[in-house]
Amino acid sequence: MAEFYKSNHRYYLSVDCVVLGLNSGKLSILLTRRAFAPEEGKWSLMGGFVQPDESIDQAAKRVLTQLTGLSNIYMEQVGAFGEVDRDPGDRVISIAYYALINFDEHDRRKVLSHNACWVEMTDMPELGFDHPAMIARTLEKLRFRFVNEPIGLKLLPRQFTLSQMQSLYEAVLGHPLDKRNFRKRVQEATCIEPTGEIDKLNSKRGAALYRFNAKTYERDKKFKI
Amino acid sequence: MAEFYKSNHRYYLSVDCVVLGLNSGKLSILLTRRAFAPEEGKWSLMGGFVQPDESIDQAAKRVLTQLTGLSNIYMEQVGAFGEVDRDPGDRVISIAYYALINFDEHDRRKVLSHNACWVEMTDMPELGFDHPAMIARTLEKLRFRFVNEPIGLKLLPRQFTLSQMQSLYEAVLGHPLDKRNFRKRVQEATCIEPTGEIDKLNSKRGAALYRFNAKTYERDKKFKI
DNA sequence: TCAAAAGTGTTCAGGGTACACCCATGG
DNA sequence: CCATGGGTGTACCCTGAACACTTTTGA
Repeated sequence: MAEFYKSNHRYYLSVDCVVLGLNSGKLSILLTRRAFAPEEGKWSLMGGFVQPDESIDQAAKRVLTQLTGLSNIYMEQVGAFGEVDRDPGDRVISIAYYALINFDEHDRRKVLSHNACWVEMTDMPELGFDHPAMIARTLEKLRFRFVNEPIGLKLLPRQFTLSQMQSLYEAVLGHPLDKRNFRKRVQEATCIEPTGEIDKLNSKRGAALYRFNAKTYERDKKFKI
Repeated sequence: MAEFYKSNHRYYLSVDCVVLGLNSGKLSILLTRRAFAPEEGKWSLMGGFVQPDESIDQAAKRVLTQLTGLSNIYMEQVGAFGEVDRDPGDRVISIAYYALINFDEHDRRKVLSHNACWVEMTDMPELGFDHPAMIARTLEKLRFRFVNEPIGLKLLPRQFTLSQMQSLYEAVLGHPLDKRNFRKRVQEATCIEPTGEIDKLNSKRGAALYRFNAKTYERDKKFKI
């Protein structure tokens, strides 16, 4: 069946992951310094080759689970990158994904053992391949989704203060937000509810802690920052 | 160099194109009835295999040029589709693109010779593979872009009436628009200018013809429907 | 007592939406 | 003369943006 397929070329196929997390309140990305050619010594995104028994989505999830120890990671496809010479080693087509990681819950030893480390987004080193374009397209998508869907909360701890949330939004959107307007929007988003607890670590006065209620979100679908 | 790549599998790689055009004022899609397995007899999108010397974008453009005789087609990547069993013939990863065609200028004989035909979007037959998902994602993207960028004009003739334009927007957005509000927005979009000519074919009174001015758009970047 | 972050309402302008009638002409 | 599509302006509402001071408490 499908004998004529055999007359066509086949290609290496990889996934590259733009892995984002909040490290000490700073939006950070998981990068690795390549230990071998091509692009040896340069920083790059975390990637892996697609295996025959897995879909491309599954390949991305596998890479992320191996790297962080987490399952159920929020991921979205960014797009396919297929310039002829994008990989100087050989022709490889890569599908980019972004992932939003709960930093507190991930396995730091796994990250280290993969030769990866967290780098603040504001302090990005030079990257190899077409990885800068993958990151740029990720941020475009994120900016849109962040204001329309509560996916930003995937980056925050289970309980978070509104200041933490606001500074995350400012980091992703790339500009400062008005505090009162921000809080007004959050109040209107019924899925973000106070836990009753107070965080005393980051301020003298203490700040109310909030959590995301997925059930309420499913019911109301109300979220707009 | 990159010897370790060789331990990995390689995959067939195709592009599938969601080709849209306005056939007699109706938003239509270019489909082909498959003459061979897999999915023989079913309708499907126009596609082709990626060649070793071309990027995935170039592959999509090549397929479209062969099919329509047009170069400089407006295309955008929709995304990669890579379920293991998405193609019952063999494992094929496909990158979907959409294309907006100026119906009047395309080569109908080429289309016919590729066994393709234009089908109204409101009258979509059952499609094979994961092509329905490709079309659905195309429409999501289109709805967003149509209101923020003047890409809808790629589908219209060089000169068009505001009624033609409005009915195109209604077809893509999936709901009726208010005529006065629509025309107000068009007037604010300086890049859409009257030609001074009158179309007498579609109405007794005659309707003013407009054209898109790319230079004005580059200057003002003003377009919001 | 003061530094540092938390918390809180109102006003205003502009954009979006709703809405109904006259016009020109071919048949 | 009438059916058909072309063309036009206004009122209201609501959302988004700007803006400053008080509270709490640890050091």
